[in-house]
Amino acid sequence: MKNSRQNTAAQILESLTNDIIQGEYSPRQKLHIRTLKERYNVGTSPLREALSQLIAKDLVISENQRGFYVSDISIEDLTDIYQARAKIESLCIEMAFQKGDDHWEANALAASHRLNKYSESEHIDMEEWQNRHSAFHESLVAGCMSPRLLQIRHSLYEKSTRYRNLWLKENISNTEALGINQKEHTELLNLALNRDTESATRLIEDHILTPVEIIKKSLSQL
Amino acid sequence: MKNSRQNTAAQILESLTNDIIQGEYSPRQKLHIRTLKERYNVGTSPLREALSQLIAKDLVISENQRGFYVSDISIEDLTDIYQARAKIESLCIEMAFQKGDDHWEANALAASHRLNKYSESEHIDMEEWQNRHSAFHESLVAGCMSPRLLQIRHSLYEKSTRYRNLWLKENISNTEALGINQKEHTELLNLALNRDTESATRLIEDHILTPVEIIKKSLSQL
DNA sequence: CCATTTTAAAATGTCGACATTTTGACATTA
DNA sequence: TAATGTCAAAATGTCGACATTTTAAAATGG
Repeated sequence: MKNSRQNTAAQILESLTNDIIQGEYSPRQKLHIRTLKERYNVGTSPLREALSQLIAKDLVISENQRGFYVSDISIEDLTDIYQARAKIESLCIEMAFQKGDDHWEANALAASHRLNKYSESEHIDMEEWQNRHSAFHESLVAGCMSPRLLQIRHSLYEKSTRYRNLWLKENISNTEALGINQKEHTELLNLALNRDTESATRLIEDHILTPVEIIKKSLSQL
Repeated sequence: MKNSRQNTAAQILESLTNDIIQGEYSPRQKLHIRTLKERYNVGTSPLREALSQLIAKDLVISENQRGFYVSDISIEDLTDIYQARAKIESLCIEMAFQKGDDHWEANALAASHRLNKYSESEHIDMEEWQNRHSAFHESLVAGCMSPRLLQIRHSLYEKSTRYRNLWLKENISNTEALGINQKEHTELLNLALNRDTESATRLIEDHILTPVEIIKKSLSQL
């Protein structure tokens, strides 16, 4: 079995991105070249190329001749990211309400249904729930039809996910705290179908900003 | 004289970014490793690391075993970028109007003055004018106090600059077409000082979208 | 005993070489 | 002639080695 279709650098990039976002590495942790080479079984070049891309993504920083480090976190950055995310999501929704067609409505409806059904099921696997959850929100913003905005949104989402996971790691029990707002999702869908931009943008901004205070609290205890 | 303070990869990244944005390389042009190595007098590793970062910046794409290419352009992408840019700039302004303090006002005033004076001067060097022009807009959005939004804004600005330069290359004479809207700048400053969000956001969106049709036209003739 | 200097070990960034893949011209066949 | 197959030249992506710099511990001196 040879190189499936991606080159090594791309594969490492995926793994590394995931590992950083999932909190496998801590903020400010040094990423030793030698260690990473052994861990991912690769040579110097593809590894450094992957790290270079992570620098552009702001997940890694590098100091000349002093190597690579996982990007630091801070409460200021946390709030900045979530606020930016709220505004961007709000913007996407607003545009989606203008441009969204029948297919958009249908997809949103379907995604909402998948999320609702799973939320009511007996045993909830958190990963599956998160998949359906993000799928629902993606279906809504998809209507804005702007690749660049969606890309920006994704990038911010990744960064916020890192914060959320760092918090989850410290509070494994409180996972249901994020699920309390199930009503907001159906409400959001209705506002979408009725094209109530005003209410929807307000709702989505609040919806996104909800976890901030919780995460902020547990983050300040480090 | 040794490595000043940046490593080679970072230097190449700067040069390459600039060369692509300035239109030194055409869209879809192949970037041969060998050629680039000779041109920038570097080895394989730092060059590929720089290219990797450009991939993350969407200025370069790579296909496995087929090398690197300058990102393609299109009218769809042009409009998408400019529209996203208009919305983001508008958002930054809106937030700046809420959070901006005395220093923000003072800096905007100063930047406006520098731009105005130069616009009225006898001989206008286009590069200097663009410096003062972007400095003015930066002074306005700086008040939003959101590093992430400003970063997103910068990234979009870079991408739009590439389109504008590609257009400039074909229309060296029409440079003054961009300068006609001098009144809009002073108007924008006044709206800022009066915190007239409604008018300002509308104005800035139009201001940014103005060149789109012109660029679009000359772009469709390729 | 603390501060500075020395020194050895570890780590980084860069280079050239090599195996693998792609490309494009030429030959072959229907 | 068009389509397919062959093959050499070119290009890519990966690796290990090496020079340079950083790090941290030991040695030196006030």
